[in-house]
Amino acid sequence: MVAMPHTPASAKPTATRKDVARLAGVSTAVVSYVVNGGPKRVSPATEAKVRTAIAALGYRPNAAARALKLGSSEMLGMIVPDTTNPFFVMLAHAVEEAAAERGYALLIANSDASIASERRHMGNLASRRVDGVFLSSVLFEPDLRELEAAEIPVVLLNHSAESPGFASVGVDLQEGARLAVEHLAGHGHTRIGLVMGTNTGGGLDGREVGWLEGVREAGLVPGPIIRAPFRRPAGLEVARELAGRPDRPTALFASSDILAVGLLRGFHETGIRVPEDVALVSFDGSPEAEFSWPGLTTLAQPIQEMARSAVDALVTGGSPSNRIFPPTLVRRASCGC
Amino acid sequence: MVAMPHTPASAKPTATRKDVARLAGVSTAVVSYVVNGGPKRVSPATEAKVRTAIAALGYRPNAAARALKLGSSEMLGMIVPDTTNPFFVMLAHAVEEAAAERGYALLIANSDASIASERRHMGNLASRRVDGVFLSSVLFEPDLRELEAAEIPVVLLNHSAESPGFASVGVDLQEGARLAVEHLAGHGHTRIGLVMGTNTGGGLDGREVGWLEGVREAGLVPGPIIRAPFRRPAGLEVARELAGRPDRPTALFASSDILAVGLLRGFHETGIRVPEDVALVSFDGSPEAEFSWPGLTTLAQPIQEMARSAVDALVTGGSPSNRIFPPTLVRRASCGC
DNA sequence: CATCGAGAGTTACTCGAGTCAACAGAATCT
DNA sequence: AGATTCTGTTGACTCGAGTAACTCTCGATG
Repeated sequence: MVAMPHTPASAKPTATRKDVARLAGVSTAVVSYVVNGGPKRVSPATEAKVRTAIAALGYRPNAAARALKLGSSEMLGMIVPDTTNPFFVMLAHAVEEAAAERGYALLIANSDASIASERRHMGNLASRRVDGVFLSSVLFEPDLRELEAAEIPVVLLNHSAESPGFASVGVDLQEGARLAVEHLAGHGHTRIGLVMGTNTGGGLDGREVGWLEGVREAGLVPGPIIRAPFRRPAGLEVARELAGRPDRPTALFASSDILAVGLLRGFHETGIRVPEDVALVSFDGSPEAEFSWPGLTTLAQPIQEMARSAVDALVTGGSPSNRIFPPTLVRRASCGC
Repeated sequence: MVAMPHTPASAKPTATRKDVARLAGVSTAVVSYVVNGGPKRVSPATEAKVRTAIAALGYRPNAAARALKLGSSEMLGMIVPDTTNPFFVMLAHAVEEAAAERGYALLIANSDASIASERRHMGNLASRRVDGVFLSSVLFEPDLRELEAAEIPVVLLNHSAESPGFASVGVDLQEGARLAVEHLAGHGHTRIGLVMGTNTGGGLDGREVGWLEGVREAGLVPGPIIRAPFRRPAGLEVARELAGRPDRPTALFASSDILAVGLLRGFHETGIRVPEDVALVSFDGSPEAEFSWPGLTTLAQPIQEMARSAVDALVTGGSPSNRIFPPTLVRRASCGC
């Protein structure tokens, strides 16, 4: 350590509004007015002086002071259950972008599908006075006492059930699953199974309902339902198990791309061909579905629109609404197309 | 909208320290002392009274006020260039965990590999007075004026070149690449190509140096170098192009898992078998490498350790150091093992 | 000419929490 | 007993920015 070439000796400890005011020869109030296009008008001449001073000092308003006075941190929080799942990563990214467009920063917290951790993060967000929280809970009926006590608006994101009293944004799981089964039945399959990701919270997943609906509509008898956690290795296990079954279904609907990725891997290992021996349709529309081999036919969620809608729901307030978006079928090779 | 079952009529607008003090019958100072294990001792009896009042009111200290007084937001910022790349997602997740252990929240911003966006985010983080920033820049010599002006410490994360004056944490790209080539040469390959992700910033990537070193050590002539952006579709393009070449190399080192995933997909399409026709080793150690078919032999980065080290570098301060971690070779099927 | 009003600036208070100087009372020492 | 230390508590000031309420100037209107 010889020197600090990047830190000049003149250690100016961050300029404040007062410094700007002094340098520009005006009061602190006008500085605020200039910075915020404030509630009062400022003459062009003084505005110019202030702007020059701001530039000269490299002044930036202190967000903490602003937040204290305004009672708004201009931050939103988001709790995601699983950063291992690319779907949630995409969702978080889309929300971050939509929030940034409205001038909000996003504080992302990972609950790792643990209820304790989810609650801890909610407390943290509450004390940071975020202006709203996007919650992708692992629970069906999340415990929102912390946030309610702090009067922080919440939108349940990726929550497709109607939750009275709360805003929510989700995708039409049931219709998506129905579409998937319809498509597989259209390829001539008669034994269509379901690989269902298990959610911690209990409650019936719409995909299960839609799958059953699709099977019934096609006049078939329901294939087996296999339950497994929402993770790649779980899909792999399922495939291995399925490989040993004599009465293996000829088609599967997987409730998530990552489950399908695991399945694919397992089928490759055991020499079962996709789609020839087993056809596959999954859910989410992540890049992994596109680049796997064979490419996965999947029900893509309109992530950008969902994110935008969720951000709107938070920043514009209004009465809590439940928005459900339709997924769209993306045809690739895994279904036999 | 009939009613708001979750919001009782008694809208208590978030309790402050003063409310707690009043209810407990003490001064506001003791409340602070209790909350922070403050600089002064408090008798057990009063502490109990305060604790009761805190619980009764659901009091939470206002983070904005705290930040204003302390000059520290207890937040760290992180700028990642590409949330499409699972490596950065894992890194961000690991950093978030390590930061949380130290009591810091993480503000994650996505620069989408754009310099303008990177700079905008740095300005934003500066005005939010984060206590430090992890920067995974797309640039070789990032422009840190904003952060320097605000006296915010930075650690260059995923930066393997020595940058005098800055703390940095990275992986030994060169040694990793050398290891990869050594391994491929050990399988008997003599024409070993390089698929190199292009970085916007210019400057020589250590993986290129290590690849060349490995080839030389094995007494071989260097195979072709193919450059492409760090994205899955780019890998796919490269594979298609390679498929048409008569002098195709028998082995490839790809500088990133996502490039290799694209390659794999392209080779499948064109009927080229991996590892029989082309052996493949890649870099990063993401889950996609594990679940692709065939599984990718890859140089796994010690992400947890890197994250921990980066957080330490920020919160403990000290003189800026350059920490380089060794990657480890994970053998799977794509190399021919 | 007196009065009003618009426009430009300034002063001073406020948000909620951290913490220091001051102080009261109890405990210890000489 | 008087002096000294220690313990527990409090009032008051501070951080930086937003803004209501006030002052001052100048021109227009009755």
